[in-house]
Amino acid sequence: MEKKADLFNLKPDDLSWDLPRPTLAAVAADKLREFILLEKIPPGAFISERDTAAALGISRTPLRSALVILEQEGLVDYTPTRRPKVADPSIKELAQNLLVMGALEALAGELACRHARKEDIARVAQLHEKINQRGRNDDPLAFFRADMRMHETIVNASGNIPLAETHRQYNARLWRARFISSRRNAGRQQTCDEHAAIVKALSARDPRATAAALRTHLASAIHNIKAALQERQETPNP
Amino acid sequence: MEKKADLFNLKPDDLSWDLPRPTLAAVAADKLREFILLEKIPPGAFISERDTAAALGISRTPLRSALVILEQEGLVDYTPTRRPKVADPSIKELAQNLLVMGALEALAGELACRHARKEDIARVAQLHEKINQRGRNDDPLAFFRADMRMHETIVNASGNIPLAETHRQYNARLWRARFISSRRNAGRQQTCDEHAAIVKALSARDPRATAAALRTHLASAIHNIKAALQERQETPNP
DNA sequence: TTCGCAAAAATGGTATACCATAATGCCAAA
DNA sequence: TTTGGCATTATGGTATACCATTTTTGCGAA
Repeated sequence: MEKKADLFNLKPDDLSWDLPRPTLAAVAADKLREFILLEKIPPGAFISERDTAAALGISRTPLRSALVILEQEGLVDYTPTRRPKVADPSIKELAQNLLVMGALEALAGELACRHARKEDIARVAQLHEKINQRGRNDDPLAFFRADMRMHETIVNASGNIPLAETHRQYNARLWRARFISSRRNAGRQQTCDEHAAIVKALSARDPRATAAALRTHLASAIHNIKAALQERQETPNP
Repeated sequence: MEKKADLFNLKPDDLSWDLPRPTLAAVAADKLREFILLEKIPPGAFISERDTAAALGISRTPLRSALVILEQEGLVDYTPTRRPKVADPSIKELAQNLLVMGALEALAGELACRHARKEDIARVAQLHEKINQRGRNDDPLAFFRADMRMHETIVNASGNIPLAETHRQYNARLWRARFISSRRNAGRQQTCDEHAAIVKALSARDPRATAAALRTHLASAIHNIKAALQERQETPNP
């Protein structure tokens, strides 16, 4: 079964791990998640169990588990006849997800004000500084990853584990859209300003202000994403 | 393999369905979820793949998929050596989950004020009335289910699909604890009063008041659950 | 009686075979 | 050329066999 072993241009080493090894399903889910987020597998594309398993060098059994995981995360959908495909959320669906994300981050901000250790808040401020410096720099992916990490750090600082986990799921669902939006490079200054407001409120441990700042930030995100995707829709393939 | 076919005292008919049949994994997940919520499988108990699959009359393959689903829902945990067991959240973990639930319901309330149709709000009010009448009635499960349905209706009225889905997951995680709390029958009057406040704010389509009422209601839930579980912890098996 | 350790049993992970059904392609008829 | 339907292919669902590890058991020595 060497049929499509080179699909996705995987080097064999990509699938080697050190002990204690996680299950192949978890590894496959990680790989597929990355492929989906980076659009190496395009939105809406069918995911053939046999071909994909072969491409990853595993059997269908762990691959199917990976698909179940990604379905729960909202990155994979099933047709009525149970054919798995990469999720392709509409702008409306993305907006709905972003509203939930906003509520989650607002709660995280409130909790962080009450429970976060000084170091956690310092780390958030530090990440903000780094992002600010990168403002001049034009590497979109690095800027974006730092942005994501700052949000993730705030949520983790809340000390609420299920909250962090749910936030991670929504992050995965929204990653691609947010990256597209971020790459547009529009509103980067606004992003930094809003981050500054968040850091200020968080440092003052003002729950209401922190929550408000995070909500504002997410509202901007919704706006920017809508603009970016509509722009993109009009220019399908550059 | 007739070894433990009578585990859980399942009649064979319990596992028959009409066309078009969902996957065995989904059916098994539904069954197991119910077993876990009703404590037919006690918290902390190991879930042997072979025995459980045999008990449900299916093979390990769909059973494993079901376990993956329930893991994502937070009803099943895995030991470091990957033995699946029924989750047994601590009071602290339950409180963390309830905080998230509160944020989700508050958001749902706000959105429902803006987007819900008249009929949706009427249905919430109607459910509230029914619950109020049952206040005299002493059937805890019926009272509880009606309570859950009212919350579910509010969330659905928000029109936000991912929000409803995430809320459903948190509901599953918290179901058992809330049922135990509800069964104690304490604070039932307070519950109805808080429901009344929610219905009033929702009927007035006042987002802030609705969100506040829902937050208050969830805060009461946290309080009651803590009391009920601590009480129960002191009296392990009556 | 208790502790340690080795043998035995049980468990989860993975690969694979087979089945029913859905998707696809092809050819004949209009 | 288009269309309808049949044959073929591809696909996902399920069951099962086998393996490496883990867990339990049980025996013997301290």
